Amino acid sequence: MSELEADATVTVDVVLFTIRQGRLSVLLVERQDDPFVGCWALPGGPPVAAADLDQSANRHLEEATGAAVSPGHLEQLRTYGTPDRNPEARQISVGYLGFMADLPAPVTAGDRPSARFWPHDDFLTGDDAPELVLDHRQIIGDGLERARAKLEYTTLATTFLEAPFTISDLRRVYQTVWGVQLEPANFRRKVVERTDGFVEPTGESRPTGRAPALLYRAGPATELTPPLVRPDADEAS
Amino acid sequence: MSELEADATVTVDVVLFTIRQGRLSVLLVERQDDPFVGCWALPGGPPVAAADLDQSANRHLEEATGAAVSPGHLEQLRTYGTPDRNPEARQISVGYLGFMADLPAPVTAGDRPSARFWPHDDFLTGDDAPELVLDHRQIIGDGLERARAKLEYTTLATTFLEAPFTISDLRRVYQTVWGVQLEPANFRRKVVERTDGFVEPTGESRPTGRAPALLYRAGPATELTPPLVRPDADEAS
DNA sequence: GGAATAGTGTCTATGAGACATTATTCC
DNA sequence: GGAATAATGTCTCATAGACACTATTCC
Repeated sequence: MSELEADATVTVDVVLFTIRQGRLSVLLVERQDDPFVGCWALPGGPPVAAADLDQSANRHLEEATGAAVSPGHLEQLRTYGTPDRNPEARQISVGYLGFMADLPAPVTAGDRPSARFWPHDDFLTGDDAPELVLDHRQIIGDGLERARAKLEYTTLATTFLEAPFTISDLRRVYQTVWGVQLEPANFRRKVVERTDGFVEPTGESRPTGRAPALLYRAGPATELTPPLVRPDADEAS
Repeated sequence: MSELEADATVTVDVVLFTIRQGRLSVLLVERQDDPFVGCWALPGGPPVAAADLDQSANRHLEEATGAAVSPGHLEQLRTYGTPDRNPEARQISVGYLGFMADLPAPVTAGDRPSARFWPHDDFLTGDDAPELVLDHRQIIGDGLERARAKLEYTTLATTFLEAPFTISDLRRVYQTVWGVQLEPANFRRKVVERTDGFVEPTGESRPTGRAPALLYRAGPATELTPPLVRPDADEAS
């Protein structure tokens, strides 16, 4: 065989989604050094010695935010290795995808002013969209698509929420990630009655400004069979 | 951060499935050199310079079989990077998953006596199961699980067949990969009537020893909505 | 009372699964 | 004729989706 590259540089990069103020948002870090100064990038870095790739992804998240974030779910997304994705050297990036509940305070605290959650729509269409490093915009797009698909056939939507939560909270997670409106009545039935172990009632209820809502926590189920099918997007909020 | 490993060794390894004589089989290569002499391994090797990872996977398949195989489908599976998966050095493997139609002749031809398809059941339970290198048995297991899932919601089962094929041929692909029996009547209806573009009739039919069967080729559809749901495995053949 | 949200009830259309039936071929 | 397979017909049950309705709270 022709020319081989056994010693490419490897990095682990994380797409961490959360929902802030009703908007799907992704954690980015402003580059202070390297090339790309001032550009924004996914949190990440080389594999940590004696740690597997999942652990390395977690470590880089802690590193980037001063341990302010801890994902409720983290999975491998895919690996990016186009020869010219980094013009300087062959670089292979193992992408990760994470979900977490919204934080009470911004991540941008104290000694880490460079990490923040960006609403996802902003850097699709916005004018003040940050400039992203390498193919990180592509990776985020792939992460979003995976997230949307996973909500269909897993119970992972609950990892966007802190327990206890209401069925409406859970429905709003679906609506935000999918960008659609869902019928409250049918959604409730699907989640509560037709899918054992998706959520379990706490017995409490929460005043919501209108009618009080029953509270739930995540159940033991991990898969949704049959799945919760995503309607054709109508791009509602 | 503590210790980082920027220069891990990278390889691309391929799980290539086909169906031979009614059995799901995977392509393996006998190691002639290195450590692991005499062990069997997935075909693969380092990324090819100036080629992306998909192309590298294809190149290693050609290399291993003298261009005898060409997958009808090839996709990235996942990346393996546990620190101790290769005791000699940190090695990160990007796994690929491929499907192809059965070959008329064995792969083991001429100057490549070291590559062959192994029936999958053999190295799960068999006594003459080959010894596999590193975590390749795990990678094959992950590939099988992915393959089973993909048949549910994509049209990729046709990539196990040469056109034209009968609906029974297609059903046997599902039965072999899933390890279950399917109701012929309902399967036919699902494939032919309820999923536009899965298969399209050629107009011909083939004598099968019994009643003649209508012939089809793969259609333009790539996804199955709603999916073809896999029954609980009863481990039939 | 009016508006908004939580939760329940009910109807319809679709499709999966079970199984019967007919047609065709080889023995 | 008998066995095996291809293809079609028919019935039932589960459920997604649409929508009406009641209950509760804040204004």
